[in-house]
Amino acid sequence: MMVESASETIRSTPSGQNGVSSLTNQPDGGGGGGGREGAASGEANGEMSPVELLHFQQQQVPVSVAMMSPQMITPQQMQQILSPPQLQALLQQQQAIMLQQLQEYYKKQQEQLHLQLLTQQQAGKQQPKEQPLGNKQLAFQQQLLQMQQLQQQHLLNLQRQGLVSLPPGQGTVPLQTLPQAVCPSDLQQLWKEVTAAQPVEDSIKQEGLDLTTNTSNSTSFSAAKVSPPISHHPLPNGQSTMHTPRRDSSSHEETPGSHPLYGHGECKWPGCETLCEDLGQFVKHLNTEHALDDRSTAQCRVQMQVVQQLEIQLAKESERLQAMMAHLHMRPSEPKPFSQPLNLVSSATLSKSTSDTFPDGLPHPPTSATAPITPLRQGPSVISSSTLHNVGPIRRRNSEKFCTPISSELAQNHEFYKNADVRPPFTYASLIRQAILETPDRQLTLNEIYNWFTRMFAYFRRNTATWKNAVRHNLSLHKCFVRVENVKGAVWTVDEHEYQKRRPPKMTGSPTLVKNMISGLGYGALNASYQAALAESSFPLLNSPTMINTSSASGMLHVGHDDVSSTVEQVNSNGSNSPRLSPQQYSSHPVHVKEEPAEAEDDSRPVSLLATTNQNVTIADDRDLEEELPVEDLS
DNA sequence: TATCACGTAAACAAGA
DNA sequence: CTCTTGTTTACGTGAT
Repeated sequence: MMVESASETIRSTPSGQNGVSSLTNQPDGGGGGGGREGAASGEANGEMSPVELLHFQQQQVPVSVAMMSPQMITPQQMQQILSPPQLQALLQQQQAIMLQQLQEYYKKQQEQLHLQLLTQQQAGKQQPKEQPLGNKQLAFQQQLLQMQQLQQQHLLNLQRQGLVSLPPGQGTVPLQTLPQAVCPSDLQQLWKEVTAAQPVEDSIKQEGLDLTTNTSNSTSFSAAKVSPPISHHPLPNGQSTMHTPRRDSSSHEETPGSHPLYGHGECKWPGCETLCEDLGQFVKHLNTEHALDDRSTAQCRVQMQVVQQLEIQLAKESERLQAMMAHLHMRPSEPKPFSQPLNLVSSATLSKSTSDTFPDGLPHPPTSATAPITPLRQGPSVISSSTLHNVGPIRRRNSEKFCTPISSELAQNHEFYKNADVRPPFTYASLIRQAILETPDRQLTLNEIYNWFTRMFAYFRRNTATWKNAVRHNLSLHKCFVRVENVKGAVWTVDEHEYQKRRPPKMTGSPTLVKNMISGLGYGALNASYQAALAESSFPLLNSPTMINTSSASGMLHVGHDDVSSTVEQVNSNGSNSPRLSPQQYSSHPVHVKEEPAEAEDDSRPVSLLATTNQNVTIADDRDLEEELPVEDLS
């Protein structure tokens, strides 16, 4: 829809191999904010149908692309201009800003909802009966809550995927600024106000709720719309009151004459927090410090990429949201054993993660779009928030410890990893295993593994000598990788048993998680979970056709699996692929080695990838990619 | 502090 | 001889 704008403009500039270890790790700050317990507990649907809600959703997101510059600077150049920490901080700031814009978009939606609400209410007031009106209002409230929860999940998903995660140590953007929907108490008050049709706004206005201004007068849109929720002075106990973020954002000094890059007395140019007394000083600062130079252009470049990623993500999530709402609309009268409880479960997870995981005590997302699907999964938010920031050496223990399903994580972020020069938060071993297991025959040559890496991750399109060496090293080192001789050479397979043995025995997840793990290890029946995971993943690059036979609808309803292991075991036990071979059989039995690489469908991908998204290719990578293409059709 | 898992680097060998 | 593939060792780092 709107995602095709910038990709073709991204071109790479050849650059030497950078020091791979120069990148630094960012602390897992755990992006946060915005988490809100959904308290929807009603059952009836109101006059405003989900279709109408969808109508509101179909509006374009006002993601600003104003910073896009025709001058193109490659990420390599950017990295030369900016040090990795700078770059990372810059990215994070950009992402926060983009999230803010998304939040504004949602806020606008909410405002429209409330306007609609008011209209409905006014119409209802003319009706003589009060009781139906109450039902309507309840239904409206229900709709609002659902919508807000969905929006929240969307935003949390972005956050979970690291697009907006902000280590608290960065101190650039406090967590409170992250999306904060209207809390139920606010809604209650709003509804009280609407029902009474009396201006009880004073008390609310003191709270600075946007809802109040929206319901009282729509002319206050502009101020609220421009208001940057970014606060540089996070309250220490932001989680104690749900009003805090709202109050914070609405009390900001946004005047019609303000500048989008100016707020809170600070310059909001990425990476710049220069204090400016007033707008004039800021403009002066802007013209002097952020003039058209390499650095500014590079930062615009980063912004472009951020926008692009967010647009892609937003498009996906919007689609998902609409599908979800459409689905809910199909069965409005049912008690909704899945929709409502899902939110509740998700909320429970949220509160748990809030209290258990995050030291800042702020509401944090339990998970992302997968939250309703895998509500019991713990830790993905942590993992994913660290995902983007693990630019340096892989700290894959995160993923291992929290049992992140690499397949689903990869599925949800594969577009990102494919395009962004970000190191995936998985170990080489897990990546290799994933590559092998994705193939129908569960076997790959070394070169095919290389190709998978370069195809799936922009990060592995450079420093080829380093990571290829690491791949070989891992293949040789880990017993879980079994080399099988073939007529045409050797292929590598995965000894799943060994891989599981290699896993750390201690599970930090929930009991359910551990149980699923155990049952998965014991070849238990986790078909539903597995299929749910696959459906959730909707991994387009799963080139194993036998793996994709799932019902996406069922995926919405199942409690997700928690580990790749169960996935793999299910693949094996499903028997849909072939008679299940134990890992030992794989290694000792004459493996049915594929005669021709089942990469016919892969051939197009690297090409398209090169044509559209590969912007991080270096000279060495060009060589690799050149050799990649012929290799795939001759080997 | 010790241990483990992992990433990185490098030496080396075998084969194409 | 060069390159790829594969093995092995060493070392540093972060987590437990």
